[in-house]
Amino acid sequence: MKAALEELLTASLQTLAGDVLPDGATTEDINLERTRDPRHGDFATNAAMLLARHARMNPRQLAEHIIARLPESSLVARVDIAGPGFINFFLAPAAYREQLTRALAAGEQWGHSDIGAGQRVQVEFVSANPTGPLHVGHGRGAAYGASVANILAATGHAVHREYYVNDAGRQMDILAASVWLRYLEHCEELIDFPANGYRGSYIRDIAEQLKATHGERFYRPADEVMQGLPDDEPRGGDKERHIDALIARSRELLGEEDFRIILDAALEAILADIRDDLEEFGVSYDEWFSERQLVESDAVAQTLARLEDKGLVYEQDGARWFRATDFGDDKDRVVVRDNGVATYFASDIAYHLNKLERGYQRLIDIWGADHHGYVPRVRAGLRALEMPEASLDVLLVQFAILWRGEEKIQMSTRSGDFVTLRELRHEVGNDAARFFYVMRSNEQHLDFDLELAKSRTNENPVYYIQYAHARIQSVFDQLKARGGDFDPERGLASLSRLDEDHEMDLMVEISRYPEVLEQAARNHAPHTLAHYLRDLAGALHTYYNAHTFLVDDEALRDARLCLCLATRHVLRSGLDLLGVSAPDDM
RNA sequence: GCCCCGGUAGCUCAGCCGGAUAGAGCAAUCGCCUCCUAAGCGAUAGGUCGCAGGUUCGAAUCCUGCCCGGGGCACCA
Repeated sequence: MKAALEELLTASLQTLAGDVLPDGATTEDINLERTRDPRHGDFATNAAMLLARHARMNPRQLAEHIIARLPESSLVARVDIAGPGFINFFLAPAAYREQLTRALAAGEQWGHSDIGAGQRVQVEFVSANPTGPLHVGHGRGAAYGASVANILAATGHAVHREYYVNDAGRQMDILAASVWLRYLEHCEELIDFPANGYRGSYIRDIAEQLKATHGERFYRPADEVMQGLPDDEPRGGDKERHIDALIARSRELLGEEDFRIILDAALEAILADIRDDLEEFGVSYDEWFSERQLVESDAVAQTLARLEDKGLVYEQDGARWFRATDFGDDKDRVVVRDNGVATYFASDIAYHLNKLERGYQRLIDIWGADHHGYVPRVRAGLRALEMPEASLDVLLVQFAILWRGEEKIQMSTRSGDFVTLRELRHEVGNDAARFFYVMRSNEQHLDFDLELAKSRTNENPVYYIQYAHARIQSVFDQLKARGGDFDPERGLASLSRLDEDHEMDLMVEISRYPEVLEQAARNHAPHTLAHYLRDLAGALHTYYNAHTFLVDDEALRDARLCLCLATRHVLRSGLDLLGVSAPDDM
């Protein structure tokens, strides 16, 4: 609908070019928008005000010319000039009826578009380290990323959803060591658990499982394990040095093979848990990309070699540093530590390079806001390798703060004392969780109130929208119960009977849906879709209360049911994109 | 100190690629179920858009400075 009006406007401006307007008059800032105030019509454009200077006439005068050259269209009932030079379009009611007809024909595809046709987009999100269960912060990234990906797919982009599994590197070694120590505890050995180890109870579970499968195979006396290690932090030592030494000792005592068995057992258990969790949350991936494979395929080494060849790496204090400052970063960054181990940053450059080599036009990384300092260095890496860094969008998700009514829930990842995503889902349900997570802009801190999310009251926006959907279903059920029969053909033929204000309002909302999806896709902003669905549900509830749908006049009744049906399609489609269910009854 | 996000109604937030009289939900007050689900609807009230400059025909929106809140500045991930 909007596109059709834009065509009219463009056509008019083209006939004016070289006549009233100079040939090269720029038109990029011209916009055509829905009006806020119905007295300004349905759509308005600022074209005359922006082009007035080029035309060397005042905006209202130019507006006259633009209107005079607008092609004839059945969509438009009237065009006015208002205020400082706005051109206001008043649409014909028939235009909205036509949109409704199209919406019904499209069903749940209504609103989908092909604006992203030909674009391959890779969306990487969550990518939490497989060192423990997902917590509520990851949940927001999951809900946001999944919704963004869904919306991009609905607007015609070829979307590839990917989870980057950090299954290589030091954190994995720490994980394996943590599990092993708990295993030894399970064998009745007394161990001072390292300050830097993973302390969560899930580590004990994995250790117990290991004992059940492998028995005493990995048993070593505690003295042998701990003897001669540098002091840990509680004893005044350095916790990093302590854990590194502990890892080395573990490898030595167990041998590479057994160490790897423990590491893999832990990795597989945790990864399986993460997959299940996300799957239950309605979040699925096309690919789980393994960092370990990236390392083992030599891609990291090759990437580093490319940087070395360009002379962008130097040695200092025993480490290898990438000249990130040459490419816009604040500091140079270590790519190989003094112990010879490549940093995660080195893998990350290789990973992004790999993504681009796979042929995506656009990469979207969704990260927690606490990683924002990481953005310049990844961009620096891409720029150094002469890759088009503009093709990378990093979308940051701010923290979610949990509340139970008035009480703020404190969390600390270090101590393993955090609320998991699974606990949250079980408490408030998947629908409320998905909706609450994306209800606010990703750039806003999110206050997530568990009490509110659980409440079955009018304070809870999720139920408000779902209820609108269930109500429509209930109307159709009611019709059937009364022995009536909905005839869509008759309804479509009678759309002109829909002349009540509430009906027009609802038709306007339905006609907006394609624009809402387009905007949500362009801005990576699922919250705009959430707000729209609330508005749409509101228009339905208002209409429902003002008029009876199941009237004796069958033509009018079926026309109204057509309107309800289209509304239901949009509600279902929109909720689906947000990963929220659309129940038939509540 | 430097970087990122935020500061809009009592509360939580939209609006921010400049547009017309700044919106919504909740909370508050007053109404609406013999009628398709009251998890609903209607009405009323509520604002120096953090502060100060600047750009513009026009600024909540863009620029600069400052104030307040949150986060980040590792040979951690």
